[in-house]
Amino acid sequence: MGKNKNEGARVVPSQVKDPTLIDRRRLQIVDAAVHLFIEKGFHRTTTREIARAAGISIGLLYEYVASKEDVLYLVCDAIHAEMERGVTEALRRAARGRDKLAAMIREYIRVCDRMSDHILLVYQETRALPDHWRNRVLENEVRVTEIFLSALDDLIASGQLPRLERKTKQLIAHDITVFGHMWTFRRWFLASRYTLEEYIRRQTDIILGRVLGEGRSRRTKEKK
Amino acid sequence: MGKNKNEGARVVPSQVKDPTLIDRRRLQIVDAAVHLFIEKGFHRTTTREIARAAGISIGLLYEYVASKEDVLYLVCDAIHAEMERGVTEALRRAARGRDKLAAMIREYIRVCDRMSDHILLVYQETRALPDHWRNRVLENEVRVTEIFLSALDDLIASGQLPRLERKTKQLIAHDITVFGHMWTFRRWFLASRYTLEEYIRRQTDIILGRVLGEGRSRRTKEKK
DNA sequence: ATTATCTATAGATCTATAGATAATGC
DNA sequence: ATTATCTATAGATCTATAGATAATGC
Repeated sequence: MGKNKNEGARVVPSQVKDPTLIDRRRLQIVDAAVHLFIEKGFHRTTTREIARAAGISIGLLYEYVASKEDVLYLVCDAIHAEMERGVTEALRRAARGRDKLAAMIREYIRVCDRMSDHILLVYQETRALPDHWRNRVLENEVRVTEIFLSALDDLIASGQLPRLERKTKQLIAHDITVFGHMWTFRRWFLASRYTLEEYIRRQTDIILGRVLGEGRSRRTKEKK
Repeated sequence: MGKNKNEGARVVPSQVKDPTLIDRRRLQIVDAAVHLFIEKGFHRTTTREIARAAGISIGLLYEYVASKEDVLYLVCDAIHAEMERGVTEALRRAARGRDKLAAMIREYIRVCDRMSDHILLVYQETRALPDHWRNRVLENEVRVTEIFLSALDDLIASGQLPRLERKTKQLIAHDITVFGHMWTFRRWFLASRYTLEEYIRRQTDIILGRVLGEGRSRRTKEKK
């Protein structure tokens, strides 16, 4: 989590001067906080618990952040950095092979599956952030969707997808993003009824218009 | 909110005997709490604020609920009752006219639009509930989806939709549900770029396989 | 001499209840 | 006599900081 330099590191002020130290300590803090937040939620986790789990004193914690909300922001930021890395990598994997769009969706949803708890955390606790930070988090959220948008553009440019209105592409990109999240926030229902691969295949069929679309592919022919 | 008798009313214990009184007071409590929770979130709302906004003393509040979490459960329950009513009514409206599936989706998403803040609240605060109540809330959540599932079955029975595998129908029902929710939790992005009707039309096209499906309908022919 | 770290705690809340009072119905 | 309601507060936390101490680098 948060191995790469991310926005948060730069914008959250610290009393400590040494940047290397800031990175190292904040990594400890974020790692500790992520687990606690996932387990108990932001509000039920105390700053003392975070400090203890991070292996530092409560006093020191406040040299690296100015408030508990700072910790939450750092956590959200680290999660997004990891998501962005995961998705970028996933799309690279998907780039070889044909039926690229399907491969992209598959790799992406697999990333969501791995990061289930983290995605859920962002959904549930973003609202606890002060305005200016919530906005930053939402910007990061869009960035993932934009990765899909430009991937769609590539596919269209290379003739693998038909030309589409910009707004259509944009909405498809959001739908794909949300289908990944949905696997996490409806997990309690879906996971006991669909395997991950089955979920991926079926949702892909829907995006590709193979389910109710007039021209149905063989691959998804329905049994009665 | 919560005008109808709902589950919560029956399962949350109260010190007060008179059932009519319980209903009336809890209505006050829920109405007050809904607004506070939407505005400040569950954890940042105090029981005193709830009591004050409901026009009763803090002591009396605790005659009608045993804990702050009880209030949250009552709130979630009332929201679901309202959703269920809204959706059932919406589907009735959609039943006349043809292209029923599209009409259903439209009416449903319009309900979501009206109940935006409430839907968001359930998403964000469900986790604060104790286990047995979170489970109840999730059961209610499924109930909305099941309404779509049986509506889909009706359409298939009357030949307005092709026969579909059960799992396909189930997933479509969930997707429709989530597309409604998505309009609320991605509002910060979507609402400034799509009108409600535009969003509805485009998502309907995706569900119906009119966008990337091989047989594209005239209605959604794309401009370059 | 400066920077990083820790201990101890001030000060502010907040939930939930005990015990007193008012309203109701027989 | 019972039920509903209110006032006052016990008891438990929790965030954030002040002030003391240890480590570091010139």
